[in-house]
Amino acid sequence: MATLADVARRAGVSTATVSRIINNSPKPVGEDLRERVLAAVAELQFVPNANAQHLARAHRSAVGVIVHDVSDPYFAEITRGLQRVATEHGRLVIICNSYRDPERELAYVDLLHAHQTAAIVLAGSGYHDAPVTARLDRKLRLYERGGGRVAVIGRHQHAGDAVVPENEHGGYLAADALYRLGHTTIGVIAGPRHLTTTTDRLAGVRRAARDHGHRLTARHLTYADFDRNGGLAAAAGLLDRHPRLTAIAALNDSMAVGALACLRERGIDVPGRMSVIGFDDMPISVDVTPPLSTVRLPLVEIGVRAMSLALREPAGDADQPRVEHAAAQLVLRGSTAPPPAATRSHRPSTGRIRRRG
Amino acid sequence: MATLADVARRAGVSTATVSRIINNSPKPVGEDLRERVLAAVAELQFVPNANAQHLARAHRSAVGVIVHDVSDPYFAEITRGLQRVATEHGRLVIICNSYRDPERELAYVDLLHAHQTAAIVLAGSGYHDAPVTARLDRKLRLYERGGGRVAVIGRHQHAGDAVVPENEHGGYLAADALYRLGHTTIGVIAGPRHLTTTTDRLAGVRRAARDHGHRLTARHLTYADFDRNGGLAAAAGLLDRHPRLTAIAALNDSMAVGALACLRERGIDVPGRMSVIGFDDMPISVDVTPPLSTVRLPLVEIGVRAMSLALREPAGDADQPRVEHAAAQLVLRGSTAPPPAATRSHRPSTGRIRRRG
DNA sequence: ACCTTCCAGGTAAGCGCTTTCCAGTACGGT
DNA sequence: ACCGTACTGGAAAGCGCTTACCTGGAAGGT
Repeated sequence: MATLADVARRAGVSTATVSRIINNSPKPVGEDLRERVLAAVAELQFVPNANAQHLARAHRSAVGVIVHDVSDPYFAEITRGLQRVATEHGRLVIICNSYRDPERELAYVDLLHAHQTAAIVLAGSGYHDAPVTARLDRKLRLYERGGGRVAVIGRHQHAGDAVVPENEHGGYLAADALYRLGHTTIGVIAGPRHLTTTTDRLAGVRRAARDHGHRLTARHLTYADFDRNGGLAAAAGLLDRHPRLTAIAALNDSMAVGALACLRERGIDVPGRMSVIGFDDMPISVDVTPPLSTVRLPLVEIGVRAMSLALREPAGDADQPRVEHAAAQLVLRGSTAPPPAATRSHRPSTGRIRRRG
Repeated sequence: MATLADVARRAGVSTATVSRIINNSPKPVGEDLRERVLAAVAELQFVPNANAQHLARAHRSAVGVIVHDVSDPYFAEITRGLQRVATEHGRLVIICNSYRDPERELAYVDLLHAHQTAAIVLAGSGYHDAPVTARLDRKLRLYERGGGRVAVIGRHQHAGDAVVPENEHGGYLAADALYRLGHTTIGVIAGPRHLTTTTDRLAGVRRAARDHGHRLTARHLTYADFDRNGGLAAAAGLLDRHPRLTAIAALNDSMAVGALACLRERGIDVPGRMSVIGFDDMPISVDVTPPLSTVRLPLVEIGVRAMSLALREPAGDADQPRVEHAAAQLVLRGSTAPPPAATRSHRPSTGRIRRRG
């Protein structure tokens, strides 16, 4: 591997000159030398050692992103937004998958810290686990004190700037839509119990139930893995325990797709006999049958905003992190309808989209 | 930011000792010192500077991955496989999205080279662009000469080990299945013209046509973006130009899903009036309606094998890169059937999966 | 003709770590 | 009591780059 010194020797100049030319520093360099050096760089196919560069200069360039799993459409979309902004700023993005393992998440924060990344974006639900949360928070603060920038997505409990999706409100919108259609008992497929996203969204569902004079009992609630197969299994369980259900709310679209698959297997018509509503509005939701009613989260935009926060100068008041909210929006498509024998006939507001100020 | 030296000072030892303890080097260190150092590390919340570490020691740790777009399910699956193996080896993965821009791809190779990654995995179609290909190849070779390992996915034309999906054969399988069902003129939605994946798969389709005594004319062929909306637009064009079409082969599943959407919009029954077959078997394919017939590529496995190659010692004979093939496999689901007025009645082999040795 | 100013280019001191080599001590053998 | 050995810990030389500071000489002023 050719080094700076090799290039310098070959061009018959000092390493300082080569460095200046390569980084086209403001310091002027004669045209003849510049040419000689550039020629030497080309001949030797010199590629500067980024580790050495980072060590020598103060400023950081790459940014780290920790998500649960990039191959999950939810994070894929967010990541797309993150990437876009990072690329605009000429930043390399390092993506880390925690696979929802808090320990791995902690390890990755250390890793990104160690790699002197300019910022860490932490996306994905927090955990109901006080010790872990505290440890994570401590690491994040330490990283910030060392000059790193932190932006979190959907985690109120941490240091750093945040963009938080309206999970509670979204949960409300989903359940409210179902009740308004005339459903009286709805089954809920929740995500893993220890995730804050689950409880946030669930809280909204509960509030809607109360508002409509209902109560969400344990029998109508199942916790499942936040993916398609989790939703499929959960729907099966719900149906077995409660054959008269007329609507299912899944707390994300992947699970809703699983529920749809279960219903299809059993020959239960959607939305004729059973309504299904999801959450997130991932891209594929329009292409399943029937197209999935859901609560849209502006996933790409969330990514864009989080990365923008992370790359912008920290707020003057460092102890007052910036918090931005991402609006949840009801999107009614084909998977929801009034219940089969709806006595109360509320006019279904099909296709209408309500936005919350 | 605390440094090694800070820790050493605080513990009253030399930096060498701290370094040994932190990396638990084979060199024995007294228990009392070890405790003092560990205490100092904790108090100072010391996080070693990874750049300095990499500079000081020879060996490389992270591996780089260049894909077109992680949020595309095709790459998401491959990436999942790559990640799994990398994680098993304790390697950090740096994911880079080229968004199918050759220049960006070149830039990323330099970047990963500069960052001294242990290996580069290049996934995704090559380009029909000789100068770009040559430049890329040169960079890759240079990187290899510097001790880096290279593994490519689906690019025969490059240095380094490779795992190549049977694109040509897969194209054959898809078209062959359609012809066997009795279709005589099939429309083909291809990906972008300048991608080798497109031409490879298309070659298979053409071969199947020939074998069945047909010819693929330009009228039945459309080039489109390799995504859902590309497929949707392409299907619309095909249908307009050729209303009597009874089957469409899309060269990836995303486009097939788009075609399905187009057909649904127009009220054309699938598979009653029109068969659709995709390519890749991405996870969502079972959940669209009707479930998509397709050609399966073992995406996760491809990722696993590519990363395994990249992490394994180079072959003894360095100039003879290892090449592994990934078998394409026909998967018939609900989106294919005989044409409406099939005169030649070949028994459809619904649900059957044929594997190629 | 001399001194100042300015500029291109070089010298060398790090950046934070690893690791080789060396020093000092304690021990055992004779 | 002396020497050899073993073993723990430290000193210091880099790893490949950046950059503050310095130098020599040309240009300009009086």
